[in-house]
Amino acid sequence: MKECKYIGLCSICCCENKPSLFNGLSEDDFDELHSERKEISFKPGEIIFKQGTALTHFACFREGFAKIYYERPEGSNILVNIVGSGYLCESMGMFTDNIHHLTTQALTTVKLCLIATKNFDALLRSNQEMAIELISMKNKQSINLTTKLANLTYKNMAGRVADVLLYLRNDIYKADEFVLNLSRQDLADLAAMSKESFIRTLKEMRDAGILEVHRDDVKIIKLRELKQLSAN
Amino acid sequence: MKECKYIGLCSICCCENKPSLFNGLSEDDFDELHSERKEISFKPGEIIFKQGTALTHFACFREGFAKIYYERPEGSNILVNIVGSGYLCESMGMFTDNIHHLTTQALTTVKLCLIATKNFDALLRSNQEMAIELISMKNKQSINLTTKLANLTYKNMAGRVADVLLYLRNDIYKADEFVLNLSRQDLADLAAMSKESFIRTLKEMRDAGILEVHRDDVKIIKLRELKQLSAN
DNA sequence: ATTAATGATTGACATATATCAATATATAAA
DNA sequence: TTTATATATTGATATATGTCAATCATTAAT
Repeated sequence: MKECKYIGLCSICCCENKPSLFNGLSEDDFDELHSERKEISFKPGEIIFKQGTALTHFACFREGFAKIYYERPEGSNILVNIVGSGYLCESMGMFTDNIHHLTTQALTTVKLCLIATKNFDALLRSNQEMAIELISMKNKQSINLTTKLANLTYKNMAGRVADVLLYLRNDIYKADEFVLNLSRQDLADLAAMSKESFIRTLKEMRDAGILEVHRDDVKIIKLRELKQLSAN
Repeated sequence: MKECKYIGLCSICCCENKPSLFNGLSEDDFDELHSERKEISFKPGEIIFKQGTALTHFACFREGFAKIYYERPEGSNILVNIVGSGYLCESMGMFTDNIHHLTTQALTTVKLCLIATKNFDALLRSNQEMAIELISMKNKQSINLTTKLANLTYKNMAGRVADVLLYLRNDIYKADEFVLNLSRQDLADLAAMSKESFIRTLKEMRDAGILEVHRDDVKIIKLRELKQLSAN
């Protein structure tokens, strides 16, 4: 890793998890943004952004994991994704209605920086590279949402549970063996099913020797078969 | 309507359905874009953009309706939305992988303008207003996708059918009585269910006096009850 | 150590929804 | 007009999934 004057301060630096959004910024612009930030720490379970409230700052994740979910009026949630270091969170409110459209809640201890949207607005207006990077980011998110929509509405339970496990393996824990920091209800919300059904399907996979599961410890044994289930 | 030199030429003019995206453009920039456009006409059933192919142009809808859907490997489709005059279509490929991630197919005769993405790129880089408008557009689409995801995964059939009818009433035909230019399969794809189930649920609503339906003619009689069904 | 509280697991059961097959209706072709 | 073709509708049936209640495991509190 190259030497960096921001080290230890914040993830919006020149280091590993710098969001690509900041790539095109001049050093002056970046320093300005950096100096305006507020570093905050959240404990597990704490709400970072609440759906329906005003969007005044966006969050830039430094450490830890959070879940992002849509709260339905009837109480059931749909868990949209799990996010960690490098993620930029604005809950789709930017340049629309300045309202958070999703709730973000800490799963582990979370450290992040808050940057006022008004600081960001000004910068965005003077910096085309950043605007284009943001459009790119938004389009990628839309592509994800669309495939999620198709998978959740058309796949059977086994396929949806397999998708959740593959998502955790590939995108979150990046290993075949991991310790969950999500409840069974969270996992069910991610697969759009009841927690009982999720547990039952998980058990079937365990019985088939595809996984080892004990409470929060998960180990994927037969990746090929898991992928097979995901593909139907 | 104010006088306009573009009248009769193309929807990306100063008239009614000018996409908000073009609001911030200078007259010179706009004329440039306008002169580079290609006006094309499609017949009902024709594919305008095919999922998986290269994104070289984006489309600006002038007249008629098209359906936009995601094609699943197994053959089932999920119909994302119906679009008409003023809609700007780039299938989420812009600034990502330059691939169409959705298929767009004409439902009626469709007239639209094609604008090369490279012309657009250059303009976007020099025009902050347009970039911000595009981000706004993208965020609105994401909000839509998220509520659709929640509704399609958690509502029962009656609720989903009611949602489809309300969508057609409010956003597409803008009237309580309309003639569909969608097949029953299309409607089912919009509600994420089988066409038989859609037909049966529709029949129940007809029997309950909420609607009058005969083939493609639909009339909403009891709007209040339809909204009630949508809310569960 | 005992109790309480929370989340996970299992079982029994009801039901919403898909599937398959048959028929009807409308549209196009001859 | 008659036939062919596509789409819509209805019916019977199977099954995937949710719901409710009971039990178990784990952690926190006293």
